[in-house]
Amino acid sequence: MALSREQVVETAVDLLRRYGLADLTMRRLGRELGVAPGALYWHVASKQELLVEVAAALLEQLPEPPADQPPAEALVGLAVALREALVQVPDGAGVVGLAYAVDPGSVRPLGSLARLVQAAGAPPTERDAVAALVLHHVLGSVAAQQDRELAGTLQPTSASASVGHLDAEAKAFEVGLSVLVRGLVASR
Amino acid sequence: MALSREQVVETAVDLLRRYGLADLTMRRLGRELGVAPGALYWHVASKQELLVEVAAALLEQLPEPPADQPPAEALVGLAVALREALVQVPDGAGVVGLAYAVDPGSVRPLGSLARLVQAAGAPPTERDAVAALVLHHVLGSVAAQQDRELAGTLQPTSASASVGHLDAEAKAFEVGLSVLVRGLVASR
DNA sequence: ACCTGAACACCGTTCAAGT
DNA sequence: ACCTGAACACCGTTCAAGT
Repeated sequence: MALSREQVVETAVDLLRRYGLADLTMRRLGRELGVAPGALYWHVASKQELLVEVAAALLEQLPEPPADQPPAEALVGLAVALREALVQVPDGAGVVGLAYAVDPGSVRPLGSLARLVQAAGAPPTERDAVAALVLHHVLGSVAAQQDRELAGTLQPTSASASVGHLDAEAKAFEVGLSVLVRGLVASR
Repeated sequence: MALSREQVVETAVDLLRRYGLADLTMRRLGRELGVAPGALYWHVASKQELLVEVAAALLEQLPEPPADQPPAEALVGLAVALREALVQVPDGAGVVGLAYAVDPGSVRPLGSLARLVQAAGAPPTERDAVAALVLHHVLGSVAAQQDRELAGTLQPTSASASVGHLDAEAKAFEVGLSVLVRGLVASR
């Protein structure tokens, strides 16, 4: 049976999850699917377009924030969930960052973030700017943690020390976020 | 005369400023310096190490914030100056982001940011987390603007529309920042 | 419609050998 | 000490030709 675009994207996600962005090459992807590299270009215009699809797939299975929470809490919850989802996948921040750059509209949670930001107290004029700030914080924090993990793999420190700064990065993320939320609530 | 490490870094910065990260290759850099690509590896361990030096060079000529301003204003001023400096150089966010990931200590303004964050009202425990948040916001905003500029180059819209969203990105950056500062001051 | 084979124009990095 | 030449092991993308 012929290859499908969905199959190409799914296998790309799989490759990313298992080996990271450096090993997600068109040639490797072709090998995995049993086709010549050129064949992929019938289903996908470029590697960039493929990566935007991959990012969308990563963001798809994100849990919607429960509607019964106070908005400030729900906002923190969504940001933390987003962060947690992305740290799981190697170079997750890089891939979503690229998609966000190429096509901001493709980063789905931005809409939910904006809604919660406004519900938490921001005037409509600040809505999107603050939502973008939250996303930048998520991507920055994930990138920092992932590249430090990578450094740890290459030059291994003790396991406990490694776990230590994972927690530290997650904790720092929430501290920064809470200061922002304070500002949001204060502007109400 | 023999090549020096400084010369290699300076020429790399020049190449970045003129043509962007995609054209800053070891081979191109060698050509520019009139040496074989392999020669560079006598002065620099890897491309990654070179890029960390390049990022440091970009951040060096950043103006120190004037000491007589109220800290909240100085913080905003420094963040805006940092943003402005980085949008000028193509892929500036990418290069500094990489350096920050590889070696956070190499990103000099982080120290000044942290100092101002604390002076603006943050308790010492929140200091570094909020400084990191500010940096993430700067890098995210710069990356968003630069990749949208790139998209504009490839598929040109009207010049006025382009300028419009540059201003919009800078404006959104400051709005987000001001909400954060509000949270900082509120925690005093 | 979908894919292969082969090419084009590149990469970063290493390393024996030269000066 | 510093650099060349040449290689190794790759890239993304295109495109005539096949089925």
